[in-house]
Amino acid sequence: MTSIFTRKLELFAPLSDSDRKLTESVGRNPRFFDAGTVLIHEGDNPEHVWLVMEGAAFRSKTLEDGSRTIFAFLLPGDLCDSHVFILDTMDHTITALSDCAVASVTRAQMIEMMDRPAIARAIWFATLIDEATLREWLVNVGRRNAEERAAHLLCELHLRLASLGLTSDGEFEFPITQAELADTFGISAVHANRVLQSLRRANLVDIKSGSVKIPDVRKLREFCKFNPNYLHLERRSATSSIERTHLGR
Amino acid sequence: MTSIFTRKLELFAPLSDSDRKLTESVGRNPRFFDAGTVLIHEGDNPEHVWLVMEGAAFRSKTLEDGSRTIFAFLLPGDLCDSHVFILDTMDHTITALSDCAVASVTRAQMIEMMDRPAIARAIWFATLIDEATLREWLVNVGRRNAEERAAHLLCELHLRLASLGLTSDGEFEFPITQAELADTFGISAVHANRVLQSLRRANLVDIKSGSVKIPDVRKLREFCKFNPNYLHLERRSATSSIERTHLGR
DNA sequence: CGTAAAATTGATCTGTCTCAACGTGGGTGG
DNA sequence: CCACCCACGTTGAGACAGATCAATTTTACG
Repeated sequence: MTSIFTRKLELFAPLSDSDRKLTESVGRNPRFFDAGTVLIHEGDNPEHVWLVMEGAAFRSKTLEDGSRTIFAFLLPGDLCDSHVFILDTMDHTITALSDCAVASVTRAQMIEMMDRPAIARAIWFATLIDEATLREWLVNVGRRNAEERAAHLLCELHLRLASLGLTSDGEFEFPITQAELADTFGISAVHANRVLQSLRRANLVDIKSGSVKIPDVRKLREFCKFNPNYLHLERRSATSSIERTHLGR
Repeated sequence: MTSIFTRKLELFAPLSDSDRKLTESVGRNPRFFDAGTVLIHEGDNPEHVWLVMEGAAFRSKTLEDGSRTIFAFLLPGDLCDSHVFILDTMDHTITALSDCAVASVTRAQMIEMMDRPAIARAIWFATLIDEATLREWLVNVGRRNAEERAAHLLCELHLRLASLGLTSDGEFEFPITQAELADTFGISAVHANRVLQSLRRANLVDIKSGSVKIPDVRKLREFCKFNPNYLHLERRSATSSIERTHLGR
């Protein structure tokens, strides 16, 4: 029985038994938060790092005029800011997307992990993928139309969750609001609604009541020209015994 | 006489004399490339890291339909991919924006630098800022109109270059094409042209023949609600003796 | 059951795109 | 040293994706 955190790290580097003992201990005794709870606020200087164990969270920034941009989803196994200790303050906010279980990792634990080459390597790998994802999102918002953006995000989430064993075929739990999707795609909530309807009509994806259904993953990927390179995940996937983890509430 | 690389690192951490000796040696004997030369191509697995010493480069990705997205500018002192050794392949392309001088840093040199706490800290700091910049660009493209995007980018470049002593008041060299700006803002080249005209008419900025003039930096920042937090640069700046470095050709 | 949040619909307006043409300046070869 | 050329910038007109505003319906939860 391995935790989702260990499982995620093992996608990127093989861990020794003693490595694994450490990564297992880190995720124990999470705290539980309701959807919408702010985990870290812009301007904070947190004394620990959050680790998502169940559910999901997102990074965002809100402008003076009230418009919000979401620029990352944090899924089970994701560290919120592995290196926040280097910068002085958070420049964005992290909020619980769903009800979720989040472990707090102390500075000492982070240092202990970074002292082990395999764990450190896996954490860096994950960090680099986060950055690559950010670049891909910029392409998404800058150069794809709203329907392709939506399709692309869902392809990405599907692949990320599948690599952790959190999908069954083209289906996965992801309790997200249309307004939140709009802030992810850089469009209005009304338009997000119409876009989702259009994708549903084309039988490409169906999002309802917190779960996403993709009837034909290959077709959806073709539709938005999804190239999974940037996730550096394709041939990997969780093969270890799967501890059921929820994204819903 | 300190090199631009040393100067940039010293924005983030004080270096000892022996640290400085190392960072100075790394930037010596750069190679020279013409504007438009591809430094690293998507799919490559480079055996070294580029370090920009003079001029500028940019990261980009081109989609199947030919549309391109630029998601970072690499200025003097910037390492192109400090940690490319961890990932297997490049997921984007780096191209010379102007004629430029670029030093190649070997894996061994990178390891030597990362073994020194102060240098390592400064490099991580710079990397984190790059990531924060990416997030801000996502806000830019997703939630600001084209004029604000342009203004915001110019505020950012101005601050980054000023921190290195590469501006004189509101003026700096930056040889960029309107088509390249368009690919940075996620708009068409035609619209980029009209946007720049409008900013010029409003006396906010003037870009011409490779140099940018900002008559009133405060006014431009106000116009696009520029909040420099994310660059973690505000109170720092190059105070050491300034070795003239060119961005133009 | 009642209520608030979320989803849906319709109508109108606007920023930005596309296409197509034309101007301009600096570098190159004859 | 001039003429040409080509990349870059500029302009105009028409089309369209997506925004905005304003209801209305549906869903989830106390």
